[in-house]
Amino acid sequence: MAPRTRAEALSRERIVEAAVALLDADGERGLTFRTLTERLATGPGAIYWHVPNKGALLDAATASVIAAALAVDAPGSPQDEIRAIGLSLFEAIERHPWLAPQLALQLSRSPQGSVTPRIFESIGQRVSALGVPETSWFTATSALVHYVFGAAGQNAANSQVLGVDRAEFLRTAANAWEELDPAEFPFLRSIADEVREHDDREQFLTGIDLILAGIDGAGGSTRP
Amino acid sequence: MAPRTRAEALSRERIVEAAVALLDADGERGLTFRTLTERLATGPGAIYWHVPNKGALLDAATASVIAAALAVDAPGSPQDEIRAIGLSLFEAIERHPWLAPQLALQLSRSPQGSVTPRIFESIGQRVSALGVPETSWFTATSALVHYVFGAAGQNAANSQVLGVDRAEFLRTAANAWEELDPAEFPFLRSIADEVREHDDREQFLTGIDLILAGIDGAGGSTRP
DNA sequence: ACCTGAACACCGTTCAAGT
DNA sequence: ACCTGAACACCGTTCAAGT
Repeated sequence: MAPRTRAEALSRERIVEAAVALLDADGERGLTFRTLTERLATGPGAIYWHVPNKGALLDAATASVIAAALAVDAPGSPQDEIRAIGLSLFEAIERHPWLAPQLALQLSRSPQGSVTPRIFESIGQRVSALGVPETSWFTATSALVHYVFGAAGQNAANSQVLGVDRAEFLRTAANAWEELDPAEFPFLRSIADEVREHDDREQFLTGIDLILAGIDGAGGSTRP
Repeated sequence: MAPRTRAEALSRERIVEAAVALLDADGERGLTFRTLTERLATGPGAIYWHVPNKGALLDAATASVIAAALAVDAPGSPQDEIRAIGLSLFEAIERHPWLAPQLALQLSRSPQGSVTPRIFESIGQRVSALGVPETSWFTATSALVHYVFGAAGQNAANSQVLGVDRAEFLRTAANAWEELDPAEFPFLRSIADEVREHDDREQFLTGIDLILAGIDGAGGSTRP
């Protein structure tokens, strides 16, 4: 066995692990170099030896969680696999709500970083297996990926708020929408009932199916 | 005319306006209370009298820009209006790239704030006019809104990077994708050519059409 | 090579004091 | 009612010094 110099040698891995734990516990504001050094029983200089800066640390934490979420394999039809991957990402964002804005940041930073390419690759492989023309692959994959991030981010909201469970949160939101000015917000008022009673996961998968239907229908033909 | 006490009286409006200008110039890191007080020739206390904190200021800046973007009216079929609203939001995010993560934050904060409800209402009204069953309204609207945010955020990336125009950026990205390991990233490699030559706006609208086709096709029927 | 910890520049926010 | 500006607590980052 390797000699253990102290309690546990510092490593990039251990730092990222601690960062994820802090983010899970208190969101993005829970991760500071003070909380991190305290948790790892070290000083800031030690962390900077392994990680160039805080942004890179956040990227690494995101990559670590997303890589785990993408490591599902439920073999089946391309459609089934897209649903499975989507749901896995959905649940990852549910468990780690700080991912939502973080993923938006990564998306808006081009193909740099490893997270966005991997997600596109994973969904895109299944899209290309759907049998639609190659010219629609990128658009179709984009639609799916953006839907997953957006819908998951929206549902992750307040899922972790202290003492408020999802059902009560939805009831509160629906009630608020019903109080809105009917002249200005007729649509939100009309869907309040549905929002109050819907199931997150089921609703999410229905959205995936809707986009899959669009890919199927609009993929080959040019629209009128 | 009203008496002008000094150069120009401070107001919430003027503060938000200055905040947008700073965000446009240097992104989110360009907006600090120092740069803001300097630009407005005042002290931090004066700003705090009009605005409760920095988060609220960012929300107000977002609301101001989005409200302007939603104030398009190009009357036509529901489909046409959805395309017009989507494109208007797309262009707003292109002009103000700091909006992308900001909108993700607002989405992930439930129906609080006025931005998300207004966007949902605007798109949702047109969705409900499409003639699909009411049970699919919320899902369909969500899919559209998330696609718009995600796709716009992705395209806003680096659109403002100094000295690099969009075409060159796409060329660089496509080249990078072609360098990827073919075993691990077959999909990204296969679409590199398409990415290199596509037109942002056209691609964006194609995605909207794809989702509209899905709404149309999957809206009424239950899937197999 | 890896870690320590004091120090620095900067940030959001507060508040007693002014008009 | 509205503004001033010094002060505070906190943050990311650096770096000379240790092992």
